[in-house]
Amino acid sequence: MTDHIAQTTSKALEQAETLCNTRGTRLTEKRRQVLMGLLDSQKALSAYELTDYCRDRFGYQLPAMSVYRILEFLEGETLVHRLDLAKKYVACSHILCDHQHELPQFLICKQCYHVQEISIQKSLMNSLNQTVLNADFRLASQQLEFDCVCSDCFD
Amino acid sequence: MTDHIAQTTSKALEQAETLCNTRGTRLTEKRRQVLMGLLDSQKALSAYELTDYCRDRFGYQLPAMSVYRILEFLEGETLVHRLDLAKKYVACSHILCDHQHELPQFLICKQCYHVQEISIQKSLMNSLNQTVLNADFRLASQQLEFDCVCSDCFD
DNA sequence: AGAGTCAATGATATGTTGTATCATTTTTTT
DNA sequence: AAAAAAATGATACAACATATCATTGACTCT
Repeated sequence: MTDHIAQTTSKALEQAETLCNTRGTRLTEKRRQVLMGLLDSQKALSAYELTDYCRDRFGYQLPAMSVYRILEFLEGETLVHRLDLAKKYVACSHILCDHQHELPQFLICKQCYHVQEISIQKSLMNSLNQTVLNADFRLASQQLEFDCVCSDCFD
Repeated sequence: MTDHIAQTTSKALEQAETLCNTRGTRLTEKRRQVLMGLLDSQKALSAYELTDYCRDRFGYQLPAMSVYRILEFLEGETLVHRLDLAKKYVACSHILCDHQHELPQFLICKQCYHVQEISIQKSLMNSLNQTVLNADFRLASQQLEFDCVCSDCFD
C-alpha cells in the first residue's frame, strides 16, 4: 500500500485525470500526488498528514497551504470529500464508477479513520428530515457524517 | 439576557448545585459562572468564548485551561454537553427536569449556534443503527449531532 | 489550631487544524 | 516574446485543544 501503487489506485488516478480533462480543469502533478495519498492510504487523512505523505513518498515538503488549496480543488471536482466531523479528507469511493451517485453519507471509524461511503434509504432520510423539521430546524446538508467504530476496531 | 440572570437560569443553577451536593461533588464559584454563561447565552459557546464571558461579566480572566477543566467536570455531571461538530459546549436542556431522559440528539444551527436537544424516535434510531451495521460499522454513540440551520437563520 | 492531604485552579508551552495575504513560479493565450 | 491567468510557495496568525508543573484553597485528623 505504500511502496507500489495499488492497481485500483492507478486506475482511479487515470479516471480522475480524464474527468478533469473533460471539464477543462487540470489534474496537476501535485494534485495527482495528494489524491494518490488519499487513495493509497484507504482512509481519511488530515491536510498535514498529506504533507507528510508527500515528504515520505516523493521526498519534498508540500506546504500545508498548498495541500488545503489542492484539497479544495479536488473537492470541487468531487474526487475528494471533506469530513467535518473528523477534520480529515477522504477520496471519493466512486471515482471508478461512471454513473452519478446519490448524495453520500459517511461512516467514519474514529479509531482508524477508515471511511465507508453509504447511501441511506430515502424513507429513512425522509423520516429524519421530518423529525428535524418538527423541531423547527433544517438539515444543513443531506451529506451526513457519523462517528462510528469499524468492525476491525470493534472486536 | 446579559445584565441580569434570567429566572430560569438562576433556577437551573440552584438545581445544578443541589445535584452536585447529592453526588458529593462541588459546584464551585467558577464552575457556577461557566455554567451560568452557557445557560444565559442560550446557545453553544466555545471554551474561549466562555473566558470572554467571565471577563465581561465578572471582570476577571479565567484561563482557557481552567475553562476546559470546568467544562469537563460539568459534562461529567451531565450539566453540559460537548458538541464535537461545532467544537462548542451547550448547557443541558434538562437541568430543570427531575426525571431521566433518553439519550439526546442535537440539532445545531451552524449560523447562530442555537441548539435544540431532541429525542429521535426509537424506530428511526433502530433503522439507522441497522443501516450502519449493514455496512459493518457501529455508531460510536447514540448521541448524534446534526449540522442544521434554525428557522431564525433560514428565512 | 496546625500539619498534612487532596481538590481546584493558574501559568506556560505546545500541538493541530485552518485561513489570510502577498510573492513567486508555471502555464496558457495572444 | 509579452501579457494574463492559474498554480504554488512563504509567512503570519487565528481558533481550539492538551500536557505539565506550580500554586492556591478546602477538608481532615490529631
